[in-house]
Amino acid sequence: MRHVAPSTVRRLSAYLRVLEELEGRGDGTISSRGLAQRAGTTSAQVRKDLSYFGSFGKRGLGYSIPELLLQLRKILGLDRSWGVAVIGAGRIGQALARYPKFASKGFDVRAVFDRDRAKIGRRWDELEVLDVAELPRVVREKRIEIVILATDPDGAQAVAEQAVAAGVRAILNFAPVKLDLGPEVVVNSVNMVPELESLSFALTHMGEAGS
Amino acid sequence: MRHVAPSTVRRLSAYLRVLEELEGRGDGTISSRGLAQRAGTTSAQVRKDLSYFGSFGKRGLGYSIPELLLQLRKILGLDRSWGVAVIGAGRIGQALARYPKFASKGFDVRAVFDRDRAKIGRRWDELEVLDVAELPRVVREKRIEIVILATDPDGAQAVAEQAVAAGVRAILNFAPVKLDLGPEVVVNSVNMVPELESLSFALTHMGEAGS
DNA sequence: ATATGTGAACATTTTCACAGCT
DNA sequence: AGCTGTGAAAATGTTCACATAT
Repeated sequence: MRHVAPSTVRRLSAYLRVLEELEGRGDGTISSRGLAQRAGTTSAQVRKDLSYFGSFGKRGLGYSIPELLLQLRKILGLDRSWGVAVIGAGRIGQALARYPKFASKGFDVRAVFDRDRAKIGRRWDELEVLDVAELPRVVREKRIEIVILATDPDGAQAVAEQAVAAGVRAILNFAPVKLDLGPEVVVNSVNMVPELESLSFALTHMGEAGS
Repeated sequence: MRHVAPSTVRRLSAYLRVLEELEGRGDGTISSRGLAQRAGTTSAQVRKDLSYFGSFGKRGLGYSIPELLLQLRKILGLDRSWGVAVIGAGRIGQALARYPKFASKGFDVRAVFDRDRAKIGRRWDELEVLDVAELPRVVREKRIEIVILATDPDGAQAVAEQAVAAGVRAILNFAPVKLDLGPEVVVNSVNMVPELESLSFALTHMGEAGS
């Protein structure tokens, strides 16, 4: 396994989703073409993506669904569960902390933090909103490996640094700032406003030669 | 203006954010290098991105901040406001409908819909949760141009088709499904689980030759 | 006959490097 | 001197096409 593009990893997630859905029915096998159609790509792309990690299919037949599920989970590191904390207990933080799909996919939200006294102590289902000052202790005790950052922009960089100092190596950032962290930390950012702005761009330039 | 890559559009948003922040202070001008550093890219990339749309800088000097702001807003279609509706009044829908940054960037959330009787009629600030059956009427009356989809996966495709039938041409999709819509509709999807899965992948393959 | 796995062709995107303006 | 704008080069990502296996 040499260099793998981020776009390949995103597609592996899509393949996994398709296979999970297919698993329910009796279909035991699927072709790269079938997978591609359901995932919104091409058969060549499916085969190339998988080829970075090994050969999982049978020529003339396709891929065994249970076998490929197993392999994809292993490749993506989903053959285990991950300790997750949400920082920021506003509306977005709350929605993410309680998003049921996370737990069911092995992302176990074990703590929520905020710096606002008014929010600290609130309980949502099993979770209690903790003071962000407790972050280092809780990260260690609850084995937090991934942080979902949903604070406002001004606090974000500092609290991200604290999380990293406590041992966190992966951050999913919803705060509208560019985080500056060492190369030992992986950061994925979800930016809502740019997302809408790219729709605005597309609407504005529709029918201008091309698509 | 010929072909523009999606990644270019995303970066234009980033440049816009940087310029908005710089506007507050007295800085009248910025170089491609300065912009690049704050936006997390390279000066050549900044110049190339802008060059698809015109020449906005002055050689030897850089770019006038107010002038480039104006131009970027025009390019992205942000020299106006957009009518937005949120479909799905769950926790994610609520967080998005009430996200203050949308309004301040010209994305005016004018309606929220749900199909659940228990949620219809609830009021959040100025917004009332409407029956999704009212979608066609409200899209027309309130001039909704962009829909933010935050429903559960099963309803998503059907309600997206209804929105398109009512005239919507742009969708920001938070529902975990691949939407199949005509080529006249732009769809941007935000997938939370794949986002975490790509972090899982990165953590799993850390220090395996190459960063 | 069917469908994978993959090197080679192709396409797209990023970076380089420098001519040209201030 | 300083910094933009841009063709050309390099790197990256996608698609083709076919040898190979069932």
